[in-house]
Amino acid sequence: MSASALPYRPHNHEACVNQALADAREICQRQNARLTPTRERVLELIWQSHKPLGAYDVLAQLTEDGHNAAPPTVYRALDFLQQHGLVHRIASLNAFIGCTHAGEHHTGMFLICRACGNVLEMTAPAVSESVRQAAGAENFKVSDVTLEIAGLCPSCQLEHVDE
Amino acid sequence: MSASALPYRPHNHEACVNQALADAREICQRQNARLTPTRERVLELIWQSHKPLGAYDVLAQLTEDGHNAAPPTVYRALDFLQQHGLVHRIASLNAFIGCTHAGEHHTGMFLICRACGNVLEMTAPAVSESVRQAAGAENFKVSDVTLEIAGLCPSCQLEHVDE
DNA sequence: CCCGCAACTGTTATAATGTTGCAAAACTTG
DNA sequence: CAAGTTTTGCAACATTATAACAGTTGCGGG
Repeated sequence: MSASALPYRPHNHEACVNQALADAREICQRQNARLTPTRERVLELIWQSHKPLGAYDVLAQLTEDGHNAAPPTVYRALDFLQQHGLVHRIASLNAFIGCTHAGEHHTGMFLICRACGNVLEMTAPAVSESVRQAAGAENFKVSDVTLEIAGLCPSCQLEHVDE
Repeated sequence: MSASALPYRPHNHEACVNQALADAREICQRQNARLTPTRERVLELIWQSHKPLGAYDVLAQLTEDGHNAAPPTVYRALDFLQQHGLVHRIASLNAFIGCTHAGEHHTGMFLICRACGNVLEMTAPAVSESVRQAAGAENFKVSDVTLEIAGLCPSCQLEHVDE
């Protein structure tokens, strides 16, 4: 791979969002799940940057929309989106980010830049495999893997030579 | 390895705790860090089971002791203990657990049993290495890895055949 | 068509987790 | 012991998440 990953360079992000929304609609249809206006709007908000968004940030945006929303509205939408693999929760940040591999079976791994806040989701079969093996060595039956890596993204390394 | 790991079988846990406290005292001395009574007591409480303890659980225990403590007392003690590698925070649980590799340089990986709540910390060089490689492929500079695996421990698999 | 069920939403209140800021006390060092 | 640093006590507050219950909507079967 020579080009840097998406979050780290300029791109037409509106197109990303639209693609994600279109994908989401299709996935929900296939799964007989209802992507209601609120849910779709929350997904759109989450997708609007490559930085994860807190539940209360989403709430604030909804309020700006004129939507008279309370926390449960947001959490319920987020639960739904998570369940259908459309967003991920980043446990170390208490925040949510759009899934860039929606539809595909995957084990996410997140590269979280401490300087710019961008998060890159990547799948790494080799990692998943070694995790599976290590857990297996303890006869542990894996059901969910939380793998979040904090550090500096390529762009920010240039500016933060001292860290 | 044939015997199962410590948390999964009966053992004299008081001895574990005492060992951990002794180690902690030595580590702090070496680092010129002050393991004050409150800090030591918090460490002891955290160590008293193989299940992670929430900050407010610790607070409640301190209160039972007769210690007139407020949240900052606990969080400050926990910060100190984390900084000196004596406890770990489990992000996916908002809870803390005693470090079983204090003193050694290590990247922790946690096996969290959803049935019994026990957590086993393990070091897995192969995992760390594959994570490092995957991140490196994106030119990402790793500083902290959060790796938490939820599932079923060996003992609990026997009872939860249906999951 | 409309009844009834299930899924979704609104609303209020509250729980759980974590932080800020400041003043007092304890320890450390010269 | 005096000055400075670290630690603690304390009150208030900020953030994140859930509970409980009532109302509403969409949808399939009589």
